[in-house]
Amino acid sequence: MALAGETTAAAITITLPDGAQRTFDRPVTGAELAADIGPGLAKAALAIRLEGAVKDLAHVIDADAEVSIVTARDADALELIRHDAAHILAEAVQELWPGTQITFGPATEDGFYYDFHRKEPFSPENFEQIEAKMAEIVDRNETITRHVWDRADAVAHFEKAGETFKAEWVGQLPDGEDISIYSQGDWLDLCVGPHLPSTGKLPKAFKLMKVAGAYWRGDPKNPQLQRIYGTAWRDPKELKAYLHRLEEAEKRDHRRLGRDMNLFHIQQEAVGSVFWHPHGWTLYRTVERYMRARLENADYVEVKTPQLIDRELWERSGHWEKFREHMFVAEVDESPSADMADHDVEHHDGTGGDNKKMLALKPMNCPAHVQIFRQGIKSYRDLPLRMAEFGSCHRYEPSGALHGIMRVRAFTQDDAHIFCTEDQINSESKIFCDLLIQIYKDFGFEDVLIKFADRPPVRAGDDATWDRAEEALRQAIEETGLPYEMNPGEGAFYGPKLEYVLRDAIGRDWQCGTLQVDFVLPERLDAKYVGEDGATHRPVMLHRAILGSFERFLGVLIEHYAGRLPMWLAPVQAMVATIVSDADDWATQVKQAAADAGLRVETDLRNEKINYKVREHSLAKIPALLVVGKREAEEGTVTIRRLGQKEQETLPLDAAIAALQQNAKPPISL
RNA sequence: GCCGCAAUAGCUCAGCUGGUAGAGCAACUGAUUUGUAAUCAGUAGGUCGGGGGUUCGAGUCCCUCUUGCGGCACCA
Repeated sequence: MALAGETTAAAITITLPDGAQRTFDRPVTGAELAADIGPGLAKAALAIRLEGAVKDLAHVIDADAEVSIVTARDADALELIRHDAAHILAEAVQELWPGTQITFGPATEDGFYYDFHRKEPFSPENFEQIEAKMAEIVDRNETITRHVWDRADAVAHFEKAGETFKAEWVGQLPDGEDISIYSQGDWLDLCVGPHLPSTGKLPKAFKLMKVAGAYWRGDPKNPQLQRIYGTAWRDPKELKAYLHRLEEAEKRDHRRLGRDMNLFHIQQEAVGSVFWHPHGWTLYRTVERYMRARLENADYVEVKTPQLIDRELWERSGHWEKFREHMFVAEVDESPSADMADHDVEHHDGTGGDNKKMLALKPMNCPAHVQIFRQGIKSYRDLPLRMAEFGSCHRYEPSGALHGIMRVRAFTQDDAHIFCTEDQINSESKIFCDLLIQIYKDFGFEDVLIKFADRPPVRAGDDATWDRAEEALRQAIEETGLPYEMNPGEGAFYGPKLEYVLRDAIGRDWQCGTLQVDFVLPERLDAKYVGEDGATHRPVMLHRAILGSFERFLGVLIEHYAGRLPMWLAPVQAMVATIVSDADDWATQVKQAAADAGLRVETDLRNEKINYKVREHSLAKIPALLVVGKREAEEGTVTIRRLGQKEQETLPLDAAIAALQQNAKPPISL
């Protein structure tokens, strides 16, 4: 190995992150480079980053390059650690249960998983045993080595080993791609890497979390595998912190808060539908009032359309064909029944029997809105027509999809359809984006992920129309200056769409808002208007929602704030709590005055200590506690204690109410 | 829908290898009139999710249905 500064004919120069350069007279591995820099680094080295890409420590650097050494402190280290943890999990499982097939096991955001195929189910009770075996493999410190195999050899190897999934996978790798095999001790797996140099480098800061089913290659038609999830960190302290974070996240779960705050419940006689309690419904109505105010401001008209609509309309709209399995249907027999016939003779039409009618609960509002649009003759002067509805929809969701109030079978969309000309798509989209961002901001969501979903492989409409629609939408989103990413091929079959995604407190992404361009439905349901030229034209429909559904959005909102809603949204904005019963009268007057001022306020006159009341109302997340004791009653004051703050402020009643009104002011007058 | 796990008092949970249910909080009653995150005492409350089976005996073991939870798939 050459010293820095020395040059030879075949020298390679490696530039380190600090700009320092090292020159070698022959290709070197990452490990050799680390050793050359220093023995401490050689020991800590886990991998290298070569021109930005993470590679094994054993990777040979054979040309001038920028290289850095990845150690545990590095951001990239976590992914390496987790990917190795997945492999070590797989080795442990195969050692414990020979005959189990390995398939696939990547690192994830907070950990890793590995999918196995085995007849007998794994259960969480096995975790301790598996973790012990994993620790054993770490202690063995097996060297991890990358090999490149011939494809046929690899297929033969995996078939011989009974690894049919692996064999299938290798067989389907694209031609020309290296068949990269990693071995650790006697165990090996097909994997692109990179990996740690040996199993002993895996910190003992991993934990298996859960076992779940997963389909091979994500397709329900394929066999189901058993997925074991785990988490892995740099050290036990990080692991502990992560587990603590999970506990904290659980505390803001909207299902738990919904019960604790007495907002709603769901019970088994109405699976997927919400029973809103008084406080929850107050929150709901506040959001609804706010939305109504925003829509009125934005020149929307509001409508209300039927829940039950004849199958015939759904057939015309195409929903019966595309959406049938998600629809609740009701069959009614309109012919008089035997015991009714006597009382109902006038309806007896004598046709004898088959008067069955099939109705469906609407899963969407759009066909109904077209019906309103079609009443009377529309002119180009009527466009754009923005038709909004807080539309109650029912969809038969698969049982496994249900989740609190975030994913239900009966929900209300803040739906609207903008009937416009093709030329208006751009401006309407832009206006909509602005409105949506404003509304999200009002609710405290600053970061919104926008996805542009363009034409799917199977679609309606010709390419020229798609070109125009996508271009109009793209221009609109670009003019807003908002960042967005592409979601290729994920558009609706009738048009491209923008998806607006919020991230909740537990890190889950929820798609709430949407904007979809639709050329198909106006055609199918024969919506038309008279243009400037006197001829009949088809309007374009923009389907759009901002909250998505009230149910889901309220769930997101509750989790986002961990129940501590901004005062304008809080179901109970203030609680008047007495210290002594002598203050009851004054407390009642305080409550009345606050209520007269438009505040949502309740009293707590119970014979309990103030400590008890403070605790209880704090846990109930009530933003303001108005404490009145003997002193306040005598002076005509109240003492305000705000949620989460120990400091108190005693004010004359008028001043206190004015202050609360200020805090409770909604973003737009409701 | 699929895989796994679970269901015991209003809530949170205990109940070991089968021997006819227990705690804390909440509720109710009484005492206490209290100054910023749980005052004290007492009382009541459960055909152990539904159905079936094994057993002398089932909360506990088996089957089945329902619902919930975590994933997968689906998705506002």
